[in-house]
Amino acid sequence: MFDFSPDDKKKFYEDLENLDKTDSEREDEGHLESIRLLRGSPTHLSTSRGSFTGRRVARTLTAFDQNAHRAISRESSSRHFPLSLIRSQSEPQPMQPQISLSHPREKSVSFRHLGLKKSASSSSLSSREMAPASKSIHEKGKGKKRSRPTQEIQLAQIFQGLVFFFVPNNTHNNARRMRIELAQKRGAIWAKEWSTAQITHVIADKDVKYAWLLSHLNLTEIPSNISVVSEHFIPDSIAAGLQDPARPRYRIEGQVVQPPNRTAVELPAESDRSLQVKPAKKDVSLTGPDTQSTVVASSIGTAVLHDALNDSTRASKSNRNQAQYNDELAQVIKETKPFAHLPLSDESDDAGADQPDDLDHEEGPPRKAPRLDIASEASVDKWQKSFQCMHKNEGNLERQNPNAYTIGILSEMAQYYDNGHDDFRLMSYRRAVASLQKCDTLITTKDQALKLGRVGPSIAEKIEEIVTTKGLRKLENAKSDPREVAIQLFLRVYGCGKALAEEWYAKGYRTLEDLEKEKLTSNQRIGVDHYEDFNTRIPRAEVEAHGKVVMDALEVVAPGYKATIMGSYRRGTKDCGDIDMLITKENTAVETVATVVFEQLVPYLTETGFLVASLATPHANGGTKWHGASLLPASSLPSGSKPLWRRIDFLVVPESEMGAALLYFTGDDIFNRSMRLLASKKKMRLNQRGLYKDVIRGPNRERLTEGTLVEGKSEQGIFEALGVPYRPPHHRICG
DNA sequence: TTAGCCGGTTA
DNA sequence: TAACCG
DNA sequence: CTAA
Ligand SMILES: O=c1ccn([C@H]2C[C@H](O)[C@@H](COP(=O)(O)OP(=O)(O)OP(=O)(O)O)O2)c(=O)[nH]1
Ligand SMILES: [Mg+2]
Repeated sequence: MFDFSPDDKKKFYEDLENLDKTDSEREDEGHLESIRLLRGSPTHLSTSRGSFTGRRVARTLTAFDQNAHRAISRESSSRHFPLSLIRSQSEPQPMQPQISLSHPREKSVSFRHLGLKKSASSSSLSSREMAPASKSIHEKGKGKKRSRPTQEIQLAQIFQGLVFFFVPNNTHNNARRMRIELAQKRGAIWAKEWSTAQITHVIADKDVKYAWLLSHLNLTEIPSNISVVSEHFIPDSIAAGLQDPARPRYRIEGQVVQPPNRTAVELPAESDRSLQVKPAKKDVSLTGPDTQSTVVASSIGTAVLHDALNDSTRASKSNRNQAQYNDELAQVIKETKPFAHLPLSDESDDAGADQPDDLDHEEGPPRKAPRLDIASEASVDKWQKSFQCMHKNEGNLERQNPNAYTIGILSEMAQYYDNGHDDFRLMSYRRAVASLQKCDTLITTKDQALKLGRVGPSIAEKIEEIVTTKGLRKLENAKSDPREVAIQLFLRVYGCGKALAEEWYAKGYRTLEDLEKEKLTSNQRIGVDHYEDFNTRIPRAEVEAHGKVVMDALEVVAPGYKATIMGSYRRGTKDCGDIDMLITKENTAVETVATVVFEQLVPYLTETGFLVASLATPHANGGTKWHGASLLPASSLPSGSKPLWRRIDFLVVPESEMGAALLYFTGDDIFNRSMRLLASKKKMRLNQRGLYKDVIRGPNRERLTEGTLVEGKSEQGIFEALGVPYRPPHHRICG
């Protein structure tokens, strides 16, 4: 009765084996010398408060400036589908949608071991080993640290061969994350990108409306071979066997009821064209009108065939199952989140938060025409004001800020959104903190906070909570959530981002030592080995010392070359995350400067013992940057103290691009993004090399033409050309 | 309801 | 190409 | 999370 492909079967047994092993047994190779993470000398991990900067905010989406984008014109007809899921037909397609029966299985399934994560968007099912799902997740107060692995693998693979797409398709919400993980554990594949060809089910959150879903997916219609179901589908199926997607219970709001016999093959003409071939998705046409009826297994394993439109017979029973399941899920959630209220990312928690979540839709309604001729100063002024870069962002660096405590807490809070959760929120927190920083009166109430600007209802409330209760519940929750703690830990290893951190967590890793079981990339290796060093901020004076070493070396190796310390140092912060150096020489081509720097300076400093690791070396034609690590000579320090490994970056710049490079390399990142967005609103483009005009952009603000250079040499010139009053470096602290 | 910088390197 | 970094 |  089971329909396993050979691959699946093989994997199943591999998983079985893995699950029985203990961690130590599983260790692939006898990584002999266990790397000592804690060095002899006591270094402190100073998560410096005042000048908080998170890890770099994640790329795609980030919050900041207001939208002047209403002004930008757009193609409303744009239709983009991520192609990443498209695969060649030759690859095995593990799909047997309609027929899978649930295994007969234990009544009481353990939900404890979540965390297996199939790499869904990667094409092959069998690709990755599954981790030992042997760690219990949260054992708040309960004695059992480790559950018995063997009994936990008896999960019926009821979703085997099914490909789920969730809406929203992320794990920001704990309940949804739970559903996704549960589904995966039972054989489902989580499609991270939309793919008409592969996805079998769309699982929508209960509050998602059908119309919103369509626009979210950029579809006019859901292909008939894909079932749209509400979130209940997952728990129900787990509790009572694979459910019929057509049940009214799984209908989402605003969904039209499909007639029982529809022609199966119609695919959305438009959307699929770009996706060319697809492995003719399990002949939907062959299954005919019965496509939507499905075999449903009762909880004792007896299969019953139900007519799609007639599920009344089963109603009461599945309700019971449903209830039972809900209990189980509720329990999981409770175990996972000891403080179920105020979870780190709960959609219902925060004001107007993320129903639509992130996710780049294409466009909604067609935009109004641009109307921004740069000439019309008056009108320009208005919308421009909303950009951060238009304002003085003085740090209030010196004197003690009355809001220091609040700032500290909020900054800490922001850390937890760093990469892991919402990049939007992270940016908002940073901006709010910056607002507080330049405020010199103590903020105690919501209303005061709201007046600051860049502080909205949500953070305002938190500020009030902080000053009145001296704490922030949400932060305490995060801190006491082992998942958050572990993810945060991993995110701080250089070379580990959100994806890997979650993968590691899912594999049961909780400490840096656990990572020794993993094959790390060379950069990650360094990141782990020098975890503490890299996460320790660098006092200004030490930054200068590193800078001096480089400058002195240049004197020797390449006289006439000039090095300048950039980044947070140039902004005047009292400590820095790394050392950023710009290297240039007058009247000299970049290629020349680059050659000298990368083939002479770097090797020289490496021999000296100053440069101790290289993390990224120029690769592209005209590569201009080098990332690595440096170490001050012990002789230069007070005796007894050991130098720390520091992150150091070189950027090679020709004279003609000095202005843009200064601008870029001075930051901060939020300021830069603000400037760049402003540029794009003016049909221009700003990068580390210059400001360009007449840039043509496509649908997603995607750049279609390079544009022509306006200014690159003078930093001030760029401000002028953009119509932004010049801001000295210390006024560019926006986050 | 919507959008949120831009580019280079690694594997 | 996706993930990561600045 | 924020501002438009
Ligand atoms: O996403 C980013 C990251 C960095 N930068 C620029 C601005 C930043 O100032 C400079 C150097 O980056 P770094 O990560 O060193 O930031 P920093 O401002 O120097 O702060 P830190 O003290 O953490 O080094 O690169 C951006 O434009 N966008
Ligand atoms: Mg820096």
